[in-house]
Amino acid sequence: MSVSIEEVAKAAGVSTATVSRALRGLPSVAPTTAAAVQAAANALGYVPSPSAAALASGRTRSVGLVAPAISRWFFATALEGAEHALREADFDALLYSLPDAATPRKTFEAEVLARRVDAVVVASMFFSDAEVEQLRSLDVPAVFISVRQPGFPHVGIDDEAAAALAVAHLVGLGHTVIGHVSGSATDRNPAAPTMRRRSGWRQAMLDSGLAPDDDLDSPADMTAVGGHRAANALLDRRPDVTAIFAASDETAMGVLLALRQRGIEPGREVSVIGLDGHNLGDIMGLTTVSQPAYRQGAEAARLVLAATAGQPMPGQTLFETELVPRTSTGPRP
Amino acid sequence: MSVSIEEVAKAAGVSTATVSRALRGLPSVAPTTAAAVQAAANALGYVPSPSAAALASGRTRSVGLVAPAISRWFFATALEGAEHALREADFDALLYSLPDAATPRKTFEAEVLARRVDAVVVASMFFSDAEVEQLRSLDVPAVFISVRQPGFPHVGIDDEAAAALAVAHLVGLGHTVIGHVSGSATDRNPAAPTMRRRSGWRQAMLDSGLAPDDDLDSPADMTAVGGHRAANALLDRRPDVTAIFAASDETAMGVLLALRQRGIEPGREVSVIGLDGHNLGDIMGLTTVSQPAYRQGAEAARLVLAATAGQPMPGQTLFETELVPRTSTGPRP
DNA sequence: CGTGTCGATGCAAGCGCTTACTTTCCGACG
DNA sequence: CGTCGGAAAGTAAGCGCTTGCATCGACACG
Repeated sequence: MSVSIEEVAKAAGVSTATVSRALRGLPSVAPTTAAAVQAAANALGYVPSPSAAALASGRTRSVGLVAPAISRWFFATALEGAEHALREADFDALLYSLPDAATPRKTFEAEVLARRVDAVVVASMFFSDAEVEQLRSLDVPAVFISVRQPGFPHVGIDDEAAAALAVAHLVGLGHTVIGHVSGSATDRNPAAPTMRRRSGWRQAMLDSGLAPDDDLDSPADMTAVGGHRAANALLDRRPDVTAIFAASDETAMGVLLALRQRGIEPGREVSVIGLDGHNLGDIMGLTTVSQPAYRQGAEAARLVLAATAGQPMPGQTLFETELVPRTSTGPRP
Repeated sequence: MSVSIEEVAKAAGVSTATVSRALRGLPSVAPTTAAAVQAAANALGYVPSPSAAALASGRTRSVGLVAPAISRWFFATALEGAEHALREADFDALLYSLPDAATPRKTFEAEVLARRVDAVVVASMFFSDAEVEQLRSLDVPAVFISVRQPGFPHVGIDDEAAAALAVAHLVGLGHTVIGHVSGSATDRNPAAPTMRRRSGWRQAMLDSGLAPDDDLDSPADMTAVGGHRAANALLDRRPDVTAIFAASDETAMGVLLALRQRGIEPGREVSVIGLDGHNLGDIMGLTTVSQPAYRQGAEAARLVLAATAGQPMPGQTLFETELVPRTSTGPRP
């Protein structure tokens, strides 16, 4: 049905080997021959078979993109960046989205990626030892975005510094009782970005001579609903807070809601700052420390791509974060 | 390096043909043989090569997922649904995310999917004739989510009815001057969901004896920023509006912001209703007509899967929508 | 007891490429 | 003018499966 390399070879008057080499731009083909092959391929509408190429070469030219709940802003954006970077390099993106973390997630079966990807990009997740073992047994380059997985390269931000930036902003506004809506109580993995942000908050408080009291720290899952709940708990416990640093923008949005429901105006009576750079933050007037999610995804993809080409991967690639002041923060009343 | 079907065959004392058949659960294998093969495969840790299988069978067991800006709620959620449905059927999901609509999008090159997918799911987009032609030339089943592409099966909602539902809600609250923040002025494709929502608004207004004046219709791209801008234009033009129906939740959020910035309280002085069921709608108190994005994605995937198995696809699969009243709508002042 | 039937299995020919290894063809060099 | 060294191209052996067709028994039937 569809044209094969053989027909192109015939049309161009060369062997299939030469067609293969010419079309892939290998050096050992005379320019005139290459041009002729190209012309023949175009004329016939030739499209190489990835399966055949993969089988013959052992390389699939595709990479696995693993992420939980891709509907969450950070993951969606990072994936988009990764996908574009892959596309640019002429690689395919194989999507593997874990079931929502809400439902007890069945373990990631790295096996489904076996033999079908040349590399893997994992976005923010906690991997069990068994899962890591599986991933490793795939024997392909892998990089983790956001979460730090020992033994794997990491792309992300300096979460502690980002948290410190947020706290510094609040301190600069005169706040002294600064609450924190942190990562889920169930994910006490110190390598998790949320836990690093939490310790960043603690340290920054101490560095400013303030007290990061335990009851100022209110854990939430990283959703708006979770942030809402955590903020309510925090406000009940500590009515004296005048500022809240939420570990993500989505939780910060939940915090904003909780304040409004209590008739507290964000930015005047209580300041709120998030961390992410969520695209809806602007609309909600949410002050935040933004991180480049898209670029992190793209960079992760480029790294594994380079790794498949034999280049070594840097153990860590950090991106800068930036304070984006909006109306949800203001001077202490 | 990794074990092939041949080694399994040897270990099980059968031919590779039998191993192939046994592992795929084909009927013509004796149960005892099948069990022996399974055992041997497990013992050896055998994982079949998708490339080889694809090359030999002509079927890739993967489907292309095409969407613009996957970071937008509807697409991300629909993709997630599709991915899970595919995974369940043991198919791979090949992600193809178009560059953001903001940047002049380079045309979709269906060619990159040639020979590598058994089917395609396209989420809400406008395809040029050339692009449709390319897609068709792939010669695989394809279904469109959300947008109605002539000649292709469609999964979505009854956009006009959904819009009518929104308008009816507002009318029921006593509103008579109901504005509409509609789809982008540049996408005047009548098959686009936004355009159908727009005509749904017009018709519902007429049916209620109200006037869908042209200056009540304010076009926006489907983002929060676009909604913000469009709402401002609308409010300037028609200070008498007491209710606004936005074509998507993200635009509705922009509308909410515009109101707040003008000191107008949503739900009291001016009511706002969106359409989507965005997960942040709850947090923002946004009344909406919700649609099941996840299920639409999953259903689309199941449809093309069935189509690859030879089953005919229904031309249209519509999902129900539901009014979700929250605080952004209230009786006319 | 010969034969037809049918379920279970094996044989082997590909599927459409890549690539190690050869061959061919020239120009350069002694 | 014979040789040698490369660049350019060809040869052909796979890569690891799937599947049409052939084979082989076992069993039922006349």
